Amino acid sequence: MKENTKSKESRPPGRPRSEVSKKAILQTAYQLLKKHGIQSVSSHEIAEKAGVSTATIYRWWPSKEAVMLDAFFNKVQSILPINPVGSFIEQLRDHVIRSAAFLASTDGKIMAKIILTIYDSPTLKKEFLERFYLLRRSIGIDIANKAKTAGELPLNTNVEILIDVLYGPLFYRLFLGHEVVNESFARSIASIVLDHSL
Amino acid sequence: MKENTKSKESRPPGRPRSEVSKKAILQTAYQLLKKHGIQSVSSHEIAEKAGVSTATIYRWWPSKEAVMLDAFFNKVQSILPINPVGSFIEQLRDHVIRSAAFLASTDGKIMAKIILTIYDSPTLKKEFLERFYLLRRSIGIDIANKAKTAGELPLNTNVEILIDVLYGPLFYRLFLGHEVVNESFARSIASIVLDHSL
DNA sequence: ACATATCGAAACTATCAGTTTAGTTAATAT
DNA sequence: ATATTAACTAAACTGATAGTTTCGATATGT
Repeated sequence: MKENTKSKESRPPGRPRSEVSKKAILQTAYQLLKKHGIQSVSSHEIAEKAGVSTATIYRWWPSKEAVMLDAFFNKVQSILPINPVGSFIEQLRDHVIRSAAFLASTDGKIMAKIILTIYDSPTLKKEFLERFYLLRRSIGIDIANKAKTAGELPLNTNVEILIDVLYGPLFYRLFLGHEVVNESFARSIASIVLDHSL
Repeated sequence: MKENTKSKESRPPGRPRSEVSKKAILQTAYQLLKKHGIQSVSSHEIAEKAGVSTATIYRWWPSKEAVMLDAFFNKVQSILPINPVGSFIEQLRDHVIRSAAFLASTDGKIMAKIILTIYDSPTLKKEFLERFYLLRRSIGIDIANKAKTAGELPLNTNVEILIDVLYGPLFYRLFLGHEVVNESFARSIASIVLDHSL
C-alpha cells in the first residue's frame, strides 16, 4: 500500500505528462473564466486557445467544471494573509475589510461563479472547501482564537459562529447583488459585531 | 373544453391563452426543480410531463431559467410574515429564526439554486430581486424601523446593514455549505447582533 | 528494439435550448 | 355563417457543446 513512494528518479514507464500543456490549459481556462462566465466558456475553446486537444483535457480532468476549479486554485492560492499589526481584534477587523476588497475584485467575482457552479456537485464542493475555503477560513478562526486567549474576546465566544457573522454578510451581498460589497460596508459589519455598535 | 366562466369584459381577438397549460407548465417545472437541479431539467421534459408543446413554453417565457423563476414565485409567494408577538426586537429575532427554517427547507434549497442560476443574468436577477427578495427583505426592514422608532434600537442604526448582518450569515452557510443552517445558529446570530452577546 | 503512456487532430455521439413549419382550434367581429 | 386573429400541438429542424473514440505520432524507461 505505501510502497508507492515516488522519488525524483523513479518514473513510471511511458511518455510523461506534458507540464507545458497542463499549464496552458489552466492559464487559458482562467483567462476565459475572467472574460466570460463559466457556462459561456466551452471546452473546445479552451483546447483551441491552449493549443491542446480536448482529449488531453478530459484525460486529466473529469469535467469542464473541474478544470475551472483547478484553474482558480492555480491562480489564487496564497492571498489574504493576516497583517500582524495592532491587537488581534484589530487584525481580524483588518482582515474582514481586505476580504471585502477581494470579493469585490475580479478574482472575487470568479470565486462567486465557481461556488455557484459547483453548488450541485458534492465532489467539487468538497474539493473547493478543502483545498481553498477552509484554509482561508482558518486564518480568521486562528486570529479570533488568539484574541480569545489574549482576553480581547469573551472566553465563551463561539469562534465558528463569529466568523460566519463577520464574513457572511459580505458573501450575502456578493451573491444576491442587492447592494455593493465595499470597505464601508465591511467596517460597519466589524463595528456591529466587534464593537457592539448598534 | 370550455369550463371557464370569466367576465365578459372586452377581450382581445383570437384564441385566448390557456390557463390550464400555464398552470401545468409552472407546476411541472417546480416538481422537476425539486427533484433535480435546474441544469438537469430539460425544456422538453417539462413540455412532455406538462402535456404541452415546447413551442408553447417559449411562446410565453424567453428561456428555461425564466420558467423556473416563475415556477418558484408561483409556489412560494406568501410565506414568512412577521409574527406580531412581543417587542419589535423580539419579532425581528423570531423572523430571523423562522427564515433559517425556510432556508433549510426544500423551498429554501430551490431558492438557492435559482439565485445561483440567475447570477449572470442581469434581467432575471432584477426580476428576482424585485418580485421576491426585496419584498421579503422589506419585512425585516419595516420591523427594524419600528424598533428604532420605539426606542428599542439606537436612532442612528443603519437598518439596511443591520438586516444584512442578521440574514447574511444564513445565506452564507446555505451557499458555501460548510455548516448547517439551523435554529441554533439563527439564535446565535440574533444574540450577537441584537444582544451584543459576544 | 520494445513496451508503455502521452500527445494532437479530427471525427463522432448524444443532449439540449430554442425555432420553425404546417395544420388545428378557440375566441371575437361583422 | 364567415372572416379574422392568435394560441395551440406535433414534429422536424438548427446550432451549440460536453465528452468520447480512433488513429497515428511521439516521448520516455527497460
